[in-house]
Amino acid sequence: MGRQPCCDKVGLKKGPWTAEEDRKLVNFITTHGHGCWREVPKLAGLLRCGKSCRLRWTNYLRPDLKRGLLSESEEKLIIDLHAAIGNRWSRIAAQLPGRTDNEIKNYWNTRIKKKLRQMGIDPVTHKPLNQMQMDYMIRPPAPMNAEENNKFEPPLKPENVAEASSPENIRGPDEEMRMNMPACSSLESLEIDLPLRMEDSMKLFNVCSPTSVISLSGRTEEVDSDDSNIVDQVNNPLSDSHKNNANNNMTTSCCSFNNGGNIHSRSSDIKAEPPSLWDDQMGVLGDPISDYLQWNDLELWSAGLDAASGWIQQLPECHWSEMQGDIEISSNCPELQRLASILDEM
DNA sequence: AACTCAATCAACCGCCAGGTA
DNA sequence: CTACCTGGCGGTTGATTGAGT
Repeated sequence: MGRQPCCDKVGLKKGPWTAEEDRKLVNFITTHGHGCWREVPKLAGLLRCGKSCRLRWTNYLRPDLKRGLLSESEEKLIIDLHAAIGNRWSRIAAQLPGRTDNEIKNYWNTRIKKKLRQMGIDPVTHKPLNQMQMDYMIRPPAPMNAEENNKFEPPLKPENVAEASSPENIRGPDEEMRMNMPACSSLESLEIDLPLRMEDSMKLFNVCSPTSVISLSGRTEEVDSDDSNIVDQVNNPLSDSHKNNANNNMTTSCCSFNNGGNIHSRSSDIKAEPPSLWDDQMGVLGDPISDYLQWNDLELWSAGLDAASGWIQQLPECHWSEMQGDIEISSNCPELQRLASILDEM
């Protein structure tokens, strides 16, 4: 049985609303409230579907809406929140009184995205674009065969490939770029209970900032499918290991961190396998991530992890440690505390 | 003035989650 | 448990506007 349409569309008007229609809708809702939206157009004398009325009211006619361009602080908050939670426009809008999700979404797509790109920041990952290129140079997607190999070959000059592959140069943005990057956050102080739970940490992993600095130290391991224990968990003070199953064309990735200023990381080489397989096989990346992330987000998650870690490392008084698979972030840093608090409220 | 192109944003669409019968 | 309804969400479309030639 197919899905029923939201309303009977025969004879209903579509397209831009007229002033007269607006007036009818405002009069009705201010007098009676909207109640059931399906009934609103009938009772208000409008040839519109209820859904159209609801959208017109919430996005345009509501009396508490702000008009005009978003302020600089609103824009900054949108960027911070987007870095933390992605395209959850309604959640973001909830933090900006008088603004609608549609408005923020449009603003993001038409202005902020462009602005970030001009600043050399990827609007999806919030990582510096040249760092993403570096990630790709160091570890292009593993090809299936020679033909695929050619397809995936990054468009680099041979001398650049050699340079990027040199162990000394397997690092993130150069020092000059780091120095020129803007301050990481406008977030102000709030309180948070620490340590964070794993799922809260997962949210923070998606926090990326223009100041993220990642030093790359990639390596790939072959892990037997029967060897499900994650060696890196033991060897690295803070690591997550994407387990490898050669039979399933899965490749290990390791992310490890320290407090010395350099962050060693390597994004995952992930091929199309269902999350359930990972859940079964992976102790570390099992439950919390499967709850929090969609399969397609894993690479983004990994990128976000890198960037978030880099960002947090730069904040004052921040410390990362790992105990029994949980990520503990202990910090008196007001920026981090306020961000975590905002995330908690969502 | 006429035309093209890009930017903007209101509105639409399909999907999903939660509630209810 | 299932089917259905409703409200809400995020992606996309397309009409309008303005800048450039």
